Amino acid sequence: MPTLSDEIRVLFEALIAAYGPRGWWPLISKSGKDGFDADGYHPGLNCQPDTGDRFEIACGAVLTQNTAWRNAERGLRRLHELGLMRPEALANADTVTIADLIRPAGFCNQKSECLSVLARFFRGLPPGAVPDRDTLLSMKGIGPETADSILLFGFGVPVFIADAYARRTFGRIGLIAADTGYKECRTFTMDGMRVDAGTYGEFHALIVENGKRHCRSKPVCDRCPLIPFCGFSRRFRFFFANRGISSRGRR
DNA sequence: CGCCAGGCAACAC
DNA sequence: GTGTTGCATGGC
Repeated sequence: MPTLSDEIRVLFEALIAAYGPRGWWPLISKSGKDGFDADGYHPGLNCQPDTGDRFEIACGAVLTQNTAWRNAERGLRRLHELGLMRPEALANADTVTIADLIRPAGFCNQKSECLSVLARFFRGLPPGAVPDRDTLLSMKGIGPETADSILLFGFGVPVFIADAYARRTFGRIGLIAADTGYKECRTFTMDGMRVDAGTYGEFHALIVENGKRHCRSKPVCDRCPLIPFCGFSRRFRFFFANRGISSRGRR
């Protein structure tokens, strides 16, 4: 008897077939070096946390909150150019200076405070330690998605990032209700997957890729690789029915 | 011009 | 607990 995981696995396979490995998390400080492309992506490399990269990943996770990655990246590059992409350095910078540097990423006053707190946190983090999720959530400016992004891509903790693209995509397909919140979507997906960090990272990256190309706020369904499964779940169920697989077991 | 982008927190009820 | 609003900037 197939379960939810079969449905999610089909989506994952359709996405990986369409786009291939994405190579997240992008590291602009490594762009152009060691197999990283100009934008900092490294196809085939997912969720392989390196101590020196964790802080940049955390900063990027904050800067991209409700912001296009293009603009978050500008902030990251400016921090990197001034040698501030290290906890010890950024912890000593004042928030006004940081705010000015990350201005292109938007919400610069709130995000500069958050980056400053993050810098001090990472500076004091013992080598090999993995942050507690609740500790991350207790920091102003770090919510569930940012915490999960840091844990997954920075520390290899296997969690699913139920971001706006994931909720929108799953909602349109019909896997979850349209108004499902972060926590419920996260639980729903992890209950059905139970995979390692690399796979969760790849899935998230693929969902974002498809979200940017097709499952936008205003959907661009033409040539979307998920069309066979989409349409308020009807075609999705039909697909499984044709394969002799029941779609029961969801929820 | 208006809407959107890989959220979050503070506040109202 | 849920619903609403401000937060800033750049691309289209």
